[in-house]
Formats: sequence, structure tokens, C-alpha cells
Amino acid sequence: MVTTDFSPIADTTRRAEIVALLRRAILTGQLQPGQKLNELRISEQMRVSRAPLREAMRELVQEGILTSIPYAGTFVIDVTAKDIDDAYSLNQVLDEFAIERTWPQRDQRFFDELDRRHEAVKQATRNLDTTRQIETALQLHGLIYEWADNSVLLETWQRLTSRLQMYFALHQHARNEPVPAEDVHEIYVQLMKGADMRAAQRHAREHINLDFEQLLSYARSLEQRPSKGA
Amino acid sequence: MVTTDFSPIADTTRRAEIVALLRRAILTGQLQPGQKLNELRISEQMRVSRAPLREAMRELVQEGILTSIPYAGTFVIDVTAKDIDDAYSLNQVLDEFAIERTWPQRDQRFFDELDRRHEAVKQATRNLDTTRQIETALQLHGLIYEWADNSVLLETWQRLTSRLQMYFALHQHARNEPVPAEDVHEIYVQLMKGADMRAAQRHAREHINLDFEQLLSYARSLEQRPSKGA
DNA sequence: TCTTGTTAGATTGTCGACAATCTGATTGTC
DNA sequence: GACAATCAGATTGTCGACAATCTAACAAGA
Repeated sequence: MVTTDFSPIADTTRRAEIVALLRRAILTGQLQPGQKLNELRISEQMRVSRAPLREAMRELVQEGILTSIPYAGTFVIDVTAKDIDDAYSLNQVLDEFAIERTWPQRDQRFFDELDRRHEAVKQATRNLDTTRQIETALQLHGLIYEWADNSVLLETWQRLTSRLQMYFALHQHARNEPVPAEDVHEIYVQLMKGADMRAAQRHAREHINLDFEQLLSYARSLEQRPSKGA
Repeated sequence: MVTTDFSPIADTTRRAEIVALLRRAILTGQLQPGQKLNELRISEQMRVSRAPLREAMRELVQEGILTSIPYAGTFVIDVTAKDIDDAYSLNQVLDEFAIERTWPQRDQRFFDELDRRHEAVKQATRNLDTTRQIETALQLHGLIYEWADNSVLLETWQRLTSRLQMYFALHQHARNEPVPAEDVHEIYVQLMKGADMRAAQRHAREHINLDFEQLLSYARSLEQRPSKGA
């Protein structure tokens, strides 16, 4: 019997493509926080009717990166310092849990994937592609969530990730300075390969801590002059 | 200056009402796991066109209680034993975190609300209204999430809650036996009013444990004969 | 009998048009 | 000038119809 592994067919609805397009635009900062999404304009630009566009927007509202006010419009969520702080503190807890669950499941495939994603981050760093750098760094970090074998945890992480990515993108755009070339993930990768789980958990917490501290100070500085929207 | 507290105006779109109707139908078990939702039939029953219905369904898909396959249909999610197990283990972690965050924020208003919700559970129990009993019990438990002052945590909990409610409803429907009349929440409420945070955390973990153990054994017994759908 | 091709019916995905609602500018009144 | 009423334009919400796709039954051929 032939048992080739086929991956599922890609979604081929306009809706799915619109979701992907919009999500990318938001997460990369093309669409800025607070900005209003004009349905007619976007649907014309995408050469699509409003129906699938609106359905796509509903999805992103539930995904937490858009917010909708009936008869007023749909907007990119605003990023407050508190949001970042909330996401951060929850992330600490989830990280600890994810590492704990992943730990006994680690095998060669895990280590290989870890290296692969680490390599992707380094590549993006070399290319000075900050957007891609953020993306790959989050993917590296997300590996423990994919291996924790807990669908609800993974979902939660993915929702968190969206926001984190927005925050980071905003951060980068405003500062417009490349991330340090030194490889901050080296230690993390080594620890995840090692034998001391507690050490890995501790490092994850502290490492993330650093990134967040930067973000927080920046976000607080923004708090004074809120974004005007479109 | 007059500073009356006004609550926000209710959403007055058909979409919002449809979401509420569908959610309720799913969480109470009226719509069973695996069942397909026929758009035309439902839209005719609700006297509504398919557009707002479809948008509502997209929201519930992202909310995690519906699942959609392009050109095939939208279905109520299937409840597996693993789902329950995943939700349970994550819930343990989140509970601990929520209690920790809520603890310093407790005040008279918190205690009053705690009592109010506890009373609601007891009332539902007296009326032998199992559906309402599940609802109120989850609301009692959710108080710590509302007071933890962390929007992301609250969202996560609400998503978890939907599934838990589905699981419980399924459980009740199948067994068709009223929940024990004894008040299992008494100790929890007392501990949340007390001074020993660790004790409260420990109890939450163990108490939930009990409820889940029942659910798990039931769910595993279902694993053999999967629901046929509509 | 098994497999493959065809087709009709049902269902989902998408479209363009209309209705309901909001925004702001304008007008009229004091 | 300040304020309320009115109105036009723009935008969102909803509808009914059509297009694309799937499913299952049936027929044809090996």
C-alpha cells in the first residue's frame, strides 16, 4: 500500500487570501495602529467585492488585531503600554509551561528544527531585514509551543504572537535602527538542547524580559501622543 | 460635574444578535458537536439573509467553537478527550496566575461580587437548572480573571470557557443527572476571602481537577463511537 | 464487479445594489 | 456668536441573485 504523506490542499477562497494579506499588512506595520479600514477602498484595491472582505475582517477582529464599532468602522487595534505589559507577563507564564511540556518530547527532529529556525533568524539579521527578523525570531520562539502538544496553548500563543509582532514592528519602524547583529538566541538554543530544564525556563524568562523592557519604555513614550488614525 | 456611569450601548446589528443566538445554541448543546450548519436553512429560520449569518459564523470560527472547511461547510467543533485534557492543564496554569494577580486587588466590591455569583450558582442548583448551573459556576470561577487586570489573560480565559461550557453541557446532556446538591464552591469562596494565597491556588487546582476527571473519563468513553454529525 | 466518467442537485462563495446609520457642514434662530 | 435643526455625502449593514464547487447517484467500459 502506498502511504505518501500529502499535506492538505491550500484554502482557495478569496476570503482566506484577504485574511492573509490584511494580517501581513497589519503585522508589518503597513497598516498602523488606530487606522480605519475603508471597506470600499480596500475591496476596490484588491479587486474583490465587500462580502469576502468583510468576512475576512470579522476573522481578524476575533483574532484580536482589529476592532469593530457598528456603523462606525473597523480599525487596527491601538497598542498601549498596558497591552504590552499584559502580554509580557502572561507570556512568561506560558513559556514556562510550554518548555515544561516540550522538554520530554525533544528529539532529533526537534533539535534540527531548532537549528533551522535559528539559522533563519541569523540570515534575516545578516540581510538587515528587520521585518523578517521579527518574524523568524518569533517562529524560533514558537517552536516550544508547537512541540508542547497542546492545541489550546498553541492557539493562545499564536494570538499573543500577533500582538507581539505588531508591537515589535511598531518599535522598529519608529526607531528605524537595525537590531544588534550579535546573536542573542545562541544561549537559548543551547539551553533548549541541554539537560537543565529549569535553566532554560529561567533564561527564556529573562531573555524575553530584555526585549520587553525596551518595548515598554518605547510604548510608554508613545502614550503621550496617541496615534491620530488614518 | 455629573459623572454617571453609563454602560455602552448594545450592539444593534443583526450580526451581533446572530452571534449571540448561535453561541448560546452551541454552548447549551442544542447544536451538537460535529453537526453541520446549513446556511440557507438557518438564515430562513432566523429571517435573515446569509451575509450577516456568514459573518457571524466567521466570528465563531475564530472563537474556536466552530470549524470551517471551504466549500464543504461549517461545523460545530468536535470534542475530544485530548481537547479537554489540553484545556484542563492550561487552565491550571492560568488559574494560578490569575489568583496571584487578583490577590492584591481584592476589596469589598470583589467580595460582594464573589458572594453574588456564588449565590447565583446555589440558586441554579436549587432549581435543578443544569445549563444555568454550568453558566453560573463558570462565571463564579471567571471572577478572578476579570479582576486580574490583564486583558490578554481575560480573553484567553473566555476562549477556554467556551470550550469548557461545551464539554460540561455535553456531559450533562448525556448523563442527564443533576449535579450534586452539595455546595462544592463554599470552600473556594472562603479561601478567596482569606489570607493564604497559596492555599487558594492549591484548592483551585485540586477542585478543578475533580470536575475535569469526571469529564475526561466520560470523554474517553465517547472516543470509541464518534458523533455522526447531523 | 470494480473502476471511471458524467450529470443533477444541493450548498458554499462572491457579487452588485439597496437600506440604515453616521458625520460634518450648513442653515436658521435666539 | 452660540446653539439646535436639517440635510447631503460617505460609509457600514443587509439583501437577493449568480457563480463556483462539492456530493452522490447513475451509466459506461474493462
